[in-house]
Parts: sequence; structure tokens; C-alpha cells
Amino acid sequence: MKIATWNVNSINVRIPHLVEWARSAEPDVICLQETKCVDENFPLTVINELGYEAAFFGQKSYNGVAILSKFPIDDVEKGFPDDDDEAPKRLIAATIGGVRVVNTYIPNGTELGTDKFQFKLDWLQRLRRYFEESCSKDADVLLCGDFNVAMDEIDVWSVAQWEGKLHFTKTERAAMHYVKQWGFNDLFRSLHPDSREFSWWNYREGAWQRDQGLRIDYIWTSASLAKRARSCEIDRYPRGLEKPSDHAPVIAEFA
DNA sequence: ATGGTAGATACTCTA
Repeated sequence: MKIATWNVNSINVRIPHLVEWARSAEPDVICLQETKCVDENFPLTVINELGYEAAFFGQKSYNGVAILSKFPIDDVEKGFPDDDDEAPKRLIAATIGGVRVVNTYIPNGTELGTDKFQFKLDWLQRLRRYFEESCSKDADVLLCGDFNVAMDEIDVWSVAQWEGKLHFTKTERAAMHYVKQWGFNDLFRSLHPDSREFSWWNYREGAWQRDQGLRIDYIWTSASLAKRARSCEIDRYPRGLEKPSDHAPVIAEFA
């Protein structure tokens, strides 16, 4: 089974790239973030024609997550259990082939010291609590998505440039590490201990052309699922297309 | 210190 994660930065703008990439990479499951469309406007017909079922949870203009799958999608959960109707739509979970897939678009944080930055840290606390309350550590659990945090020095193009900046502050990294300590394994890093590869490049400053990026998109697995992992790669190809998302997909294969 | 780009919406916000 192949499972992928991709922040598409508007699913309706990115449909041509999504279709082309899905046909060539052939993932069984695709977790999407920043779909930026309400559920009535979700391009379900195109997705179905591509061979996928879909569960989606979107809102106007911002955020929005979806899970596409070639296999049946069961036990869909949208948002945290204690979210109200106003909560940003950043989490969708489902069981596919016995794997509990949790797809997240972790808050950006906007700027250090703002309410939105605090919201990001609080959201990560709630994410850890969510796993404690809803998942068993012995189960096959997969957490993926746009985490908006680079975990280690090898995950940023320049430590000097990023130290203490949004996405790479000690507080964000500690909060993310606390989520990881629930029992997760960073699949790309486990399989590629020394690879400095990125999954996001700013649209500005020629970041893509200079390969000045960050690794902020992840596939994390529980211990039992990690044992079945065969590969985990970042596919840079779609980032080089015309009018790309600023993120590249990450794809993992399991036995 | 500033502004550089992109997307959705409605003349600005979020990233």
C-alpha cells in the first residue's frame, strides 16, 4: 500500500497536477491539505474518475483537508472531538486497510508572539492529547500532513538563516517533539538518516531555483506500521511544473 | 527594515 501527503494550495487550481501526479505515482491513499474549498465545491467527480473515493472537510478560502483512497474509507472523523463549528478545518482521520490515517494541516503560526502563534502551540498540545484519547499505541497509526515545523537542523537549508524563525523555533520544535513522543517514527528520516531534502520552497526569493527549502511535510508511523515500511520519498517533480503548489508530495510504501 | 509570490475574496487576509 502506497500512502502520500501533499499540500496542494487550492485543490481546484491544482487538479491538473494532482491528476498527472496520481496517474504516474499511483498512490493508494492521498492526504491533501489546503484544499481551500467548501465541501459543495470539492471536485469529487474528477477524483472518482481518477479511481479514488474521497472524504473531505473544507471551508471557504482557507485550510481544508481531504483523504483520497482507492480502498474503502471507514470511520471518518473531522476535526478534534471538542472543536466547535467555527474551528478551522485542519484535521481529518479515517481507517483504510486497517491503518488509522490522521491527516493534519498544522497551523502556520503567522508570526512569533502573536495569538496565532500561541494557537499553533495549543493546537499541537491538543494533537498529542487526541492520540492519547483516540488511538492505541499498538495499532497501525499514521500521522501525516503539512506540519509547518522543521524538526531538525538537517531539515532546513540554512541553520543560520532559520534559527529562531517561524517554523524552526525551539518552542515549535519542542511542541512537535512532544507529539512525536506519543510513539511516532519519522519515516523519511528513518530511511534516509543523512539526506538534506526539502518538501517546501517559498514562492519568493527564487527559493526553488536555489533549492532553499524546508522539510515541513511528514509521514509519521506507529512502531508496528514502521516495521512494514519499505520506502519513503519526497517527489520534487510537481514543484517544478508551471503554477505549482509551494509544497512537494511525500510518498511511502508499506508491505 | 522592507518586500519579494500565490490563492481566494472582494477591495484584504493568510501563508
